[in-house]
Amino acid sequence: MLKVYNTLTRKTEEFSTLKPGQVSMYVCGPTVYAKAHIGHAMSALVFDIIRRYLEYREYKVTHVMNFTDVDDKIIIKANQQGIDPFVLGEMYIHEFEGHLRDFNILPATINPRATREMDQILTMIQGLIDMGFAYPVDGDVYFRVTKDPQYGKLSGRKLDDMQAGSRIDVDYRKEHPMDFALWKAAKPGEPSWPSPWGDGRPGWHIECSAMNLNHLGEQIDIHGGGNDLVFPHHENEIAQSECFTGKTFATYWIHNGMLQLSGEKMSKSIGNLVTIEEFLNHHPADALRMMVLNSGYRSPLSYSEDILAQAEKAIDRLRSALKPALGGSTGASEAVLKTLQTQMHATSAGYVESMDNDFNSAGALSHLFELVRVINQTRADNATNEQLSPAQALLLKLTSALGLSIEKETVKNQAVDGFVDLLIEIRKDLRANKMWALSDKVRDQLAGLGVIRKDGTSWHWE
RNA sequence: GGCGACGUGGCCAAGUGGCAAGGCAAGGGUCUGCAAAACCCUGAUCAUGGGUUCAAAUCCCAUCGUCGCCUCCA
Repeated sequence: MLKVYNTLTRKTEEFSTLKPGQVSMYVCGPTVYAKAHIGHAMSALVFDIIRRYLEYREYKVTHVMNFTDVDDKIIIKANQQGIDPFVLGEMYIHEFEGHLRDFNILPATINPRATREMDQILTMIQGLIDMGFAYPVDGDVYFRVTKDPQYGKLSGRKLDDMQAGSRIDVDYRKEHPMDFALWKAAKPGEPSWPSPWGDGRPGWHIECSAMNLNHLGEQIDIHGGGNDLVFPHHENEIAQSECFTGKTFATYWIHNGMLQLSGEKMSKSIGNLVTIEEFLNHHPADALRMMVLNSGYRSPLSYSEDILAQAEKAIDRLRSALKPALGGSTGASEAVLKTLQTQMHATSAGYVESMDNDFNSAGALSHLFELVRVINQTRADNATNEQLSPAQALLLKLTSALGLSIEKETVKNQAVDGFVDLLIEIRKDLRANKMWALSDKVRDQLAGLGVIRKDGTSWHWE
């Protein structure tokens, strides 16, 4: 029984879909005005892990992730660089999609963009005005928060509380300080679309409501994103969508914790960020995935070189179980094989039990490491490759369900491999003849070239 | 000021009422020509102080500390 923590109710609930066996999941993607940082990668990884597990549980998942490709920051940045804002957005979208591939993140079923949903956006705004949930002012259109009795239900805020604490410049054209823009009138030189209220562009929140309606329907199973989006973005999405349709919008609201660098949220505005590009230049993509897997997705995750190094070591540990049988193995005893069998069952069951508990990937990993240990014990007890392979296959299946790739790296160069094999063969002969100095020289220099020997004879690239 | 999350061995971290998973690091051992790998062994009264209970890391209250949101943010 899969259970999911729901931000809306602040409780872990049994997971039940609108349509049996199918999951509709919408995740807020980035606003494309700058290079993405590893906080964005973390969020994408979290929802990739969730999606993969839903698919492991044999749900058919329709996964939608949007790109916000029109917004103040994009326009400002494009103007600074003297290029078309759409070209700028396109560039960053292209780059981000490449990063997703690098991180082995499954592509979303649909990647809608704000600029391609204008009809639906205009229809929704008009509908909200007609029903009294919104009002136009000088070419802008605002949502009337006081008209929605449920407003604040996701973030647990009351309008009165927020009013008291708010000292930000109030736009006096708005009826209530918390009213938010559905449509913004265009300033000269800005990209705009025609509308009944004059040329303009959509507010930040309405695009997601419109894209949901357009691609997933009035009601969806899961809506996700970083927990910094809970208010105002998701709160406003709920208000718009539910006032428009009169139906519950998303059943489960799932939010990931923030990635932190030196004790603070990694963010574009603070400037304490590591871009995905920089990260990938120095680390394997799986290291970040391992960091994410090894902690609760709702907790803040602190990023440091040290923690990253631990994650890389942990992946090596998983890989160690895939090593082949020891040379000359004659077969493990019945008792040893029985233990391996037992562990395989325990791991399969423990894996599902952990992941069923709000995607507890850290717990699931612990079961994988237990399997690793028993596989390695079995190997040390003389098991043959045939005896090891079912357990290794299980390990591979479960790690790949988490999106990790622990299989040997694809061969870089077939021809070079032959020479490495030859050198290792020669080293074996040198050792047989106790020519230690030469054999150590071969070993050390191979290591210097990036060849890691797994044991006496097998090897792989660094 | 308001709302919320969190504080578990040197580090990362699971567990949320019944003798505290797992990974990294460290120390000891097996194996080995040495080394590496692998295997075995070693470690926590769960921020602090009260309370509820036969029983609490786990529930309640208080205190301290860290972080997020309240303005664009994954």
